[in-house]
Amino acid sequence: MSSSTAALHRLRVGELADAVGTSTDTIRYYERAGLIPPPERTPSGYRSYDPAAIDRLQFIQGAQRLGLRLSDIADLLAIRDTGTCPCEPAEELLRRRIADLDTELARLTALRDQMTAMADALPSADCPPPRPGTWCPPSEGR
Amino acid sequence: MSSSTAALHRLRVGELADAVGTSTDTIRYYERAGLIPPPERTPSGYRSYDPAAIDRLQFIQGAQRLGLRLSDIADLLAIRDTGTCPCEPAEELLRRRIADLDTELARLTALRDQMTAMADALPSADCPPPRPGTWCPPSEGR
DNA sequence: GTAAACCTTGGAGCCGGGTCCAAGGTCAAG
DNA sequence: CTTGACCTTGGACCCGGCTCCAAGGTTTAC
Repeated sequence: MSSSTAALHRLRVGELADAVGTSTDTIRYYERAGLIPPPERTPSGYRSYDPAAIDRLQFIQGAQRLGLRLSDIADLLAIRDTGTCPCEPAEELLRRRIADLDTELARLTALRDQMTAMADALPSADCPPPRPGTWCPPSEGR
Repeated sequence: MSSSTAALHRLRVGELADAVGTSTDTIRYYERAGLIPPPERTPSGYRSYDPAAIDRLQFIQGAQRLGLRLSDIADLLAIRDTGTCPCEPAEELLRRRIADLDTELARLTALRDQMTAMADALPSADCPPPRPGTWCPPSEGR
């Protein structure tokens, strides 16, 4: 194993951004938000990332697609970084988020039904003269 | 018909807020946002609302519960206020929003499935040593 | 040697839908 | 007359997740 220059090649922030399809601004934002650790710097101050950062970012992106909030993801990463397997807390988080999702799904489904009923009723609803204060949707009451 | 003092009784902003279960701040916000017209003022400058404002606010609340954005609601109200029956544009809006909802529902359902699968897989997934860069969820790739 | 392309920083701005505040005016009850 | 509840204004602030900017330093390509 060659001693120094360990990794295949270190990435600058723009390369990292390109590698995962995001922007340098977003990466800096994640760093500020504590999602990724401050990377090493080149002598001139440039951020210099280990290629493993790609994994970390892809994990963040995956978790984001799963609907986790950045704060949740930060929690998971923090747990992982301590050396504890994050699976248990992750399951906790996931179960909670699934429950949230179910609530949301129920709400949206009800909404959809209502809106469809409304939209169907509209064309036939005989629209009274534009009397202020009256309107077609049977919004409140009966 | 009694000439003046027409309405049963005019409402002050706090009364209006109480009547529909919101805050005076929200009502002022709606006014700024163009959802409700600037009301008459008492000689001392207090807002003085026609009771019809209750209908308008309840309509706004109903439309909001239906998932319309304030800007959409403003459009509807603006159309209505010109004397044109808003049913057609309303149907347009509704159909569009329903399509949006369907998209969102599909997304969330897929998400739910994925998250459930993940959560179910977690407890059995044998967690490898806390090697940085690795993690349980089969997020990317296979 | 010089220009282009990269990097650095901190801070502001954006979306939506409000919420909160301070300083001051007004009104009704006792 | 005083107290307290209400009202006025405009502006700042909040959440989340970025995005954009300006002014300056560095590295790379020709």
